[in-house]
Amino acid sequence: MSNKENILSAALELFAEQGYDRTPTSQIARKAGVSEGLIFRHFGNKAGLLEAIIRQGLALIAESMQPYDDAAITPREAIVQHIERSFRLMRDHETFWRLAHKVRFQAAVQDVAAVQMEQVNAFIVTNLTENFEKAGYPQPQLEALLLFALIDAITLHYLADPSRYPLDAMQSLVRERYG
Amino acid sequence: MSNKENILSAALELFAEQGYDRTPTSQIARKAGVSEGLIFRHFGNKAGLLEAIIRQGLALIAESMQPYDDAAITPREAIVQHIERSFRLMRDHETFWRLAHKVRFQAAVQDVAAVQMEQVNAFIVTNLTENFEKAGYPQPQLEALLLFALIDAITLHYLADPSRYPLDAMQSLVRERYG
DNA sequence: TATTTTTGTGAGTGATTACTCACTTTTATG
DNA sequence: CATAAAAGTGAGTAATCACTCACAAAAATA
Repeated sequence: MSNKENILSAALELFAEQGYDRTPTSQIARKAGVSEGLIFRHFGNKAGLLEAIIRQGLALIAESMQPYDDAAITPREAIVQHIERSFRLMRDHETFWRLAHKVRFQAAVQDVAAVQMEQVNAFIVTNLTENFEKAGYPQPQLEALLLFALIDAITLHYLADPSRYPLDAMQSLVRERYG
Repeated sequence: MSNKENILSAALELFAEQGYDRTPTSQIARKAGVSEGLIFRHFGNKAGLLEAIIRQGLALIAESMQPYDDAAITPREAIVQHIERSFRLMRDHETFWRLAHKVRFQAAVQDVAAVQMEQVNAFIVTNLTENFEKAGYPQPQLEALLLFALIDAITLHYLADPSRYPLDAMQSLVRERYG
């Protein structure tokens, strides 16, 4: 791993644990095993570092959320597919989600990263809307928002206390409701 | 309004807008029209001020969430009642919710306020579980968690962009689903 | 009225922290 | 090999900010 990558992963963990504002760049540098100056050489400023992390995470999500252009899949299957994928992402990228949710309401991110986040969300909702429509739901747009909100909230509550939250059971329940 | 109240309401607004970490006590004092020292005289430290605000907000919520001990109401009605009340709270205390969600993931609140928040949540979920059970749902605990999460997320998404979010329509949709 | 308690002030302080910069080392390139 | 470019360092800096404290005014109490 390059120093740049070391910085990114150290910052991801620290931001996720402590929050952006409560994590000094000095601590990131220490954890990454580099000098503090290097952070600014690579990312310009602290916000730039955060942006790079979010960009990286969003790319992962966007990738794993690509819809099949396979016409063989039914809209209902596509919806269930989306649910399964969401829960998988939740489990596989816990640290990133923790960071994302921590940072979500902070003014600091009113930059490119926030815009990108919005775009990914809009893309997902649009996709869901289409599928709900094809599946014959009377209010596909609202249904899409509802499911999106539901998954979002489950992520939130799961992250708040991963060891005690009944994630598997919730996944089944949601799957059944839309399957 | 006393100076103490002035401080509380100024801080509520500023914390909700800018976040706790990004709001200097000097700014709160200026907005409240008092000296900075007075904040510390009344609340000990900045965290104490936050705690007082949250305590205040939670009292409001807890009050408005008191269950009827009226046995005349059916469990299904009680659930719908809860939904209606939640949406009402959302609209009536937008600023507090914005603060609460901003602060939710910050380590700073690992104090009495966080514990109280947990208690209110647990109380709500327990109540819902009971009603889902009486209403004959096979997995009342999970159903309660699901509805709780759903409302939580709708609040979140509504707060993110109040003017564009279809809150009324969502309320209807949720009400219908459980009515 | 005299005295104690509460409320209020604001200049000052020490600690923290994001960022700079002059410089060195390493890597790439002609 | 020579030179340029990129990567890396760490001491230093200016700004911010939570909090203190000596003191004053107001309010409560006796």
